[in-house]
Amino acid sequence: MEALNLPKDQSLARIDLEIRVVVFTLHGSQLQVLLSEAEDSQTEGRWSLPAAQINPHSSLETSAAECVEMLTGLSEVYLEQLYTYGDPSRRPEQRLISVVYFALIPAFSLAHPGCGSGKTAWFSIDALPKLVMDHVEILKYALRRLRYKLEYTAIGFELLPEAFTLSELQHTYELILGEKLDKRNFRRRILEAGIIEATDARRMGEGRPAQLYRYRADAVAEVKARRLFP
Amino acid sequence: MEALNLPKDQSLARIDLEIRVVVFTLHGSQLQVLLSEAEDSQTEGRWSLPAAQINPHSSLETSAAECVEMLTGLSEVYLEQLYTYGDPSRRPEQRLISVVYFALIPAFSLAHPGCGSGKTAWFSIDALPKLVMDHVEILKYALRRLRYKLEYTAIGFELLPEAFTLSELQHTYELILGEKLDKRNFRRRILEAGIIEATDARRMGEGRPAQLYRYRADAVAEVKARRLFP
DNA sequence: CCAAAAGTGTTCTATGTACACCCATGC
DNA sequence: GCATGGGTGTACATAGAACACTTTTGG
Repeated sequence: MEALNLPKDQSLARIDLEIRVVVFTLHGSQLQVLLSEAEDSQTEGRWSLPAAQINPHSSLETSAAECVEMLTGLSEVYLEQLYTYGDPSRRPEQRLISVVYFALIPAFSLAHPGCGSGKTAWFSIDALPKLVMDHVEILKYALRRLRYKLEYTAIGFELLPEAFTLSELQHTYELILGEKLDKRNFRRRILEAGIIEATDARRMGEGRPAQLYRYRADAVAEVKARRLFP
Repeated sequence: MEALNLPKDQSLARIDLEIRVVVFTLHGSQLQVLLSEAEDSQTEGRWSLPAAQINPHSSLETSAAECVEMLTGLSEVYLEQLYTYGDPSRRPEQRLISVVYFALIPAFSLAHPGCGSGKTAWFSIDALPKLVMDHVEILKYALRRLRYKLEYTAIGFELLPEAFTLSELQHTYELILGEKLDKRNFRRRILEAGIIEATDARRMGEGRPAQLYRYRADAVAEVKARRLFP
């Protein structure tokens, strides 16, 4: 390739490339994120977004998916590329390029967090520990993307188990969007959209049992984007 | 960093990193893209998205901006990161990671295309030449992003000169969205949005002279996104 | 029978859409 | 004076927002 990646004989003779993942889930009516404890002495006590091994035979996305599976035990989760961070100021000694992916896993599936090297743990996004480098900014950006996509895609279902009640779905939306929604309007619109269907089960609990629904994978959720300009 | 970027002693001992730019503009009522002619013997006759030099002291975005400036003579153009491509299948011998940026330059400013190494030229997006590797896919993705963003941001103005008529603006939208828009509705809504203001100049030409407008940088264009679900 | 959550319709308002004619200039 | 593109308003249809009570279960 004619595009030389680096000035061949200069101080910055190497570029480090890594993959990081931002994994969100719902738990205890809070949005949580998975973090790894930093191991090296310099950053001790700080936490970081988990890093994926770059598998030489897989795409970057697949490497990220393998990492999420290792960390959570779940495959087939929602995963998309978030952004690539490469500012020299993030680590002046040696340039570090981080390709960051963003994953959602269903609530109530908080399986073995950890297994890879080092400790990992879930944190509520409004009680984050100290993070290394620019990982807070990355996390905030991921959160913005989540909120944003929730409004115009069917991404919300990725945070719920296969069967869920309409109240659970509504609470998910309220939690992430940070605002209360009208119950009747919510139900009418989501049912009219035809993207969920009732199962024959009900969720028992306090009060009247609730109908359980499932997401219809065959449903093409039309994004009727209201244009900024016509 | 604990995140090892590469398996240290393996066949794939190196990763090539490059920056590519997709530069769009309007010209002759067509959307055009800037391409470089491939130089090496293997890909002779094929074209590629222009590659930026990675400046060791600048961020990736700044390196991309410098590339656009070198190619077009324009600084301060609209620029955003598009996507990072890193699939091993794009170049099996040696992994190539391409961080791709996406730029818009105003119509009628088709200054010196070229100056860097090799020829560059503008192509209408519906008369593209043969492109190398996966550059067609990248280009198509950039186009999708352009169309999409046009609907919910004020990005359309980046493709127009500082002063423009309402008809020019409307034609830009029609061209990129690929559909006709109603003149009266278009004008009413864009004026009510308050994001443009009349200048005291008029564009003369055939027919009645047209009022010239400019984009109001201070205008906060509210994206009243119609949610998929309430 | 009481507490707790589920479930259900209607009215009003705002927004989007469809549509046809007169106006100012250059040639 | 005519050809060319610029400029203007209204009526109808659709979508969104606000709002309160009844139902079903467990304890």
